[in-house]
Amino acid sequence: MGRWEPNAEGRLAQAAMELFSEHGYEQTTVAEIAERAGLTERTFFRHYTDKREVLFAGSVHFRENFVVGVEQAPESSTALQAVTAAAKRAATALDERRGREFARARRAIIVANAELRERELIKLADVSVAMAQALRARGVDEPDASMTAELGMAAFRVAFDRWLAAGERRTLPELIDEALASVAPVVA
Amino acid sequence: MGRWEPNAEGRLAQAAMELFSEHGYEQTTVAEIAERAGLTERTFFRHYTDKREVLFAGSVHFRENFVVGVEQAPESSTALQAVTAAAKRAATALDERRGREFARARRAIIVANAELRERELIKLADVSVAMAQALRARGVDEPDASMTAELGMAAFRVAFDRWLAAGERRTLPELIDEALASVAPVVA
DNA sequence: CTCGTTATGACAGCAACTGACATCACCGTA
DNA sequence: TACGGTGATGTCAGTTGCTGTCATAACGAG
Repeated sequence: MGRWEPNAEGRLAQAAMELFSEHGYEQTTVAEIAERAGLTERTFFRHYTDKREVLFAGSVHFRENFVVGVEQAPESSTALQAVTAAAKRAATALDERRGREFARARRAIIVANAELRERELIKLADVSVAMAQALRARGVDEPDASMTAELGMAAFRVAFDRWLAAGERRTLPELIDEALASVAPVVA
Repeated sequence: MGRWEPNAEGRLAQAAMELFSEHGYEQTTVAEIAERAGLTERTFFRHYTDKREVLFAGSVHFRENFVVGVEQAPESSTALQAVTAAAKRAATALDERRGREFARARRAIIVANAELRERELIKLADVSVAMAQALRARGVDEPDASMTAELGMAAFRVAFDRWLAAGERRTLPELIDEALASVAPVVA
């Protein structure tokens, strides 16, 4: 079938996760990742634009879940209901795809490094921008669209952090509800 | 007075702003910035931890305005009122310190480059974390503290973008009010 | 004037990233 | 079956951000 060993991208991503977990992000060199994957440094940069990106391979899929979630919300839904449904859709997909333990391992790598935290923030900001656009397509005006999207992403961030905390048993959608529920009395 | 030419940091920051505006961020080399400031590349990295940081010199002062704003809000204020007051305090300080035109020039540099956008996002996230802590010190529980802080920062971001849009005449505090006002009906 | 402190310079070096070109494995086709 | 095309990979040289180390210059205190 394959000409060379198949799934070069996946091998690189797995090698990176392993090495980052073992020795930390900064202590791991791109050449080492490529070597473990049986490839060269140059080939790494053909699959990932930079060293950080190897940890964010699923971000496009992640964002699309939010966008589709907003788009597919019933016509009668309010903006916040649509964003909430979108966040839960993405949350469920995240859990089903790799699970809580994988998310925890990946999270440990990211929070330990400022560059990676920056990359994660811009990915989430991209999601917010995309959701705001989807809301405007539903007829929501600015600044409501942006504020609602930001509110949804904030809830997702807060819920996600709690979801990965030690001993937390609740599901991610439940925690999203909790985060959003705490906003109503605050604003009132 | 000064041993060498005074205010090396300020000279570096100004040289950087000029060069970034003239040729763009990526096309400008740290050696070029240092040369224009009459210093060497090595000295640049003694004053700024990396090339990006030269555009974020005032970020500590910026964050402290938010924190102090929350801390000094009247005892009777709600969490959201405290955060709103903090955002307006920071907004006013920002305007008085360098003005809208400077903010526009700096913004143009940042939005043109992904690395700089990432840096800006983590600075704002730091502010949110600091505000959440200030709120907890006021007795606000989680996840309310984090959500309220995030809400305030979202309002600031949205308002800030509008503030710098061409032809916008309203003040930044006014735009913050507008952004926050748009949330209440959404949540209700 | 001397000594200690502090900011800077000079230099070597690593690692991230890029461009240019060669090479290799496969596939379709004559 | 030989041939040529195509896409993924390898090789190599080069730039730049960033760091460690040591030397040097400017100032203040005594």
